[in-house]
Amino acid sequence: MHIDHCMRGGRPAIRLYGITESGNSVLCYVTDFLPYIYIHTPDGFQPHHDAQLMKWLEDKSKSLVNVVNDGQFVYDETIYESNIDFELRFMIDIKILGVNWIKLKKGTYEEKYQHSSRCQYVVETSYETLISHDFSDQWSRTAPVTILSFDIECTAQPGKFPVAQLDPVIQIACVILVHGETEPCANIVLVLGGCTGIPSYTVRSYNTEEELLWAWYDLFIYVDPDVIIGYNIESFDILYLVDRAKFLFGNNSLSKSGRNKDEYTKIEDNLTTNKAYGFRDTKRILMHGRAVFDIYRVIEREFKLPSYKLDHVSDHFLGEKKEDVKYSDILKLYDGTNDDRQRLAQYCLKDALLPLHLMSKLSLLINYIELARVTGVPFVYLLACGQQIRGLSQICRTAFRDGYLVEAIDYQEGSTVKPYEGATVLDACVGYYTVPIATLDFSSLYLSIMMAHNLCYTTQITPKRAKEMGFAKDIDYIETPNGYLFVSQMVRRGLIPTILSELISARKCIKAAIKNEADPEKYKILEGRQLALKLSANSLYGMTGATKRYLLCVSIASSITSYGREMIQTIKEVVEKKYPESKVIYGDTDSVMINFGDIPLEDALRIGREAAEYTTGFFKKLINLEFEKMYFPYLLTSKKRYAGLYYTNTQKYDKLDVKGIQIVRRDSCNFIRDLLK
DNA sequence: GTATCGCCCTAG
DNA sequence: TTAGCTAGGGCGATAC
Repeated sequence: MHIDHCMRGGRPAIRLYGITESGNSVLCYVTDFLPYIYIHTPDGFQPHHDAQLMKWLEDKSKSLVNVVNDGQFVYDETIYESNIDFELRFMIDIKILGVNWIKLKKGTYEEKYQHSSRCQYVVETSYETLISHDFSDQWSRTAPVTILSFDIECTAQPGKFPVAQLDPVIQIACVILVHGETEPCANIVLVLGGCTGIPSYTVRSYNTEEELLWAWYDLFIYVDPDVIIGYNIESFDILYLVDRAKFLFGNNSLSKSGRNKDEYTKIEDNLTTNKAYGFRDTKRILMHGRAVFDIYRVIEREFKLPSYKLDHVSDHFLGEKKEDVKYSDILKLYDGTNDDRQRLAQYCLKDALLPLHLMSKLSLLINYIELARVTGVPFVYLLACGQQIRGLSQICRTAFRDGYLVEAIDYQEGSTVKPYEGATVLDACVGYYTVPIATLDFSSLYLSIMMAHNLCYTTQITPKRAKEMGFAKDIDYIETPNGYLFVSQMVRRGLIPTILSELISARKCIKAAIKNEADPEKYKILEGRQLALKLSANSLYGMTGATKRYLLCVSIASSITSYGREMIQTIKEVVEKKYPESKVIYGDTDSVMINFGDIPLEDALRIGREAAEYTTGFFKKLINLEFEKMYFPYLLTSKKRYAGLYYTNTQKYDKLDVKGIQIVRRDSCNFIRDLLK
């Protein structure tokens, strides 16, 4: 038996491992946090049958716990730091990535940089730290992550009773995955009560809820997870654990499940009304050093599905169903035979496994870690906060690098901003078309407008100032279709165009690298990274028009849309002039649908490509019109509502493309969808 | 009976 | 203590 020192859950711990005389391998930890120890036996052996081992552990742990409790282990910052062996912890720990600007302190900056009295966003700790931080390799590090997936089954329905009065008969299934660690670690199921008859899992039994709760916190020491996942755990499971601990043990005695032993796990109300994600009444769990990553929240955000029940979601993505156990049967099974309890354990286990499978199948964790790296916000912000913080983070990062200060806009409750004009939707020539309909699209229209015309917070100029500077129109500055002035690149390159071109070129590099990547794991990471770069580039336009908080700039947003409106009209005119028999039958924002008449698909394909190339010539550099697809036949029922067979070649259609019609809407019943289809 | 508004959910 | 944008169709509730 070997003994050494290590860190678990950010705390000093003693680790015991080895093979006992009776041939069982064992691994356990003792910390200052809990007097319990954890035993791992890889072959499913039940340690309490090994009297010799148990006695040895009992003696040993008593003396060890005393050692720990006597304070011979001092919490040592350097051990904690050196134990940080992977990137995610940096992401979780706000302090390290230098995004403390979110904690704003007014005035500090003015002392140093008196010329800018308008600046309010200040790096609280150290500006020098932030600007000297090397971001150059920020997108290239990889590291292992420890994940804990869990689920609780409870015999009482949540919501029916106050949580503290729930029937204490619960089961916790914990499936533990450890990547990149050397300790042997398998699946663990904890089941309350005398369920030792379940042979296929490593099972520990607990006679009281109190013991079980201790064991739960013990698990945090044993697994020391970076990420805690589950399905809708934020709205029930974690709250349950914390609330029950409060009820049973008083105050917050057990809520120190984070990595910093001096920080309690906090639960905040997270009531948001958000246009993008709708109304939500959730709790936000702040566990120091660990990220709560609720798969339900992710799926709900990323995918449009008719139902978000775990059963449906896992069937949809994995082709797997839940074990079918009714709520009302749980207690019966629990009180039943060994076989019954085994069924219950399997049900629990499945519910903990499915989120893990979903996460890996959809690359959710990888994609979100990449997004955190690209945008520079802490990992937990991605689920807890909206899109603005990501854009703001990118702007601040580049701004500090390039020597700008970011201005704050005071947000007044109830203040209304006049909405600005958006995109043009061309009138739809409603009908059923049995001829090929070609579609021309601008690729990322709003981004290319911002780059091509150098639109940015840092480049707008008043007519008065332009005159004072002796600037010449169309050389030193341009006037947008709705009358705002922006200086040209020669005068000053805008911050947003800089960010955009950096993101786009980074994405190009990664897309090139993906082609040569043979390792499937690395492939997934690169894929997630390029997706993150695309997403974060696309969110910058929304920032400029966001009427609530941070960096509203209607002049930029409305200039972008005004250019867009002008451009869609230009395409329509150019195409109809160049091809007199053609007619633009519909168009929305950045696309036009063209009827070239009754010609074969090959001809439509050729003419479409030609038209895209020809029309692109009418626009500034960086703006590309693409010929992507044809519809044949095409059914246009109104603005934003159409369907058609989608062709990208002349042989076979790719899919049936349906937009806006009841078939794709989730507020009608299945019968209507099926019938219309 | 008609106009208007709020709500939902989509297109881009 | 927190929230990307506008355009648009369709439907039920309400006002007149």
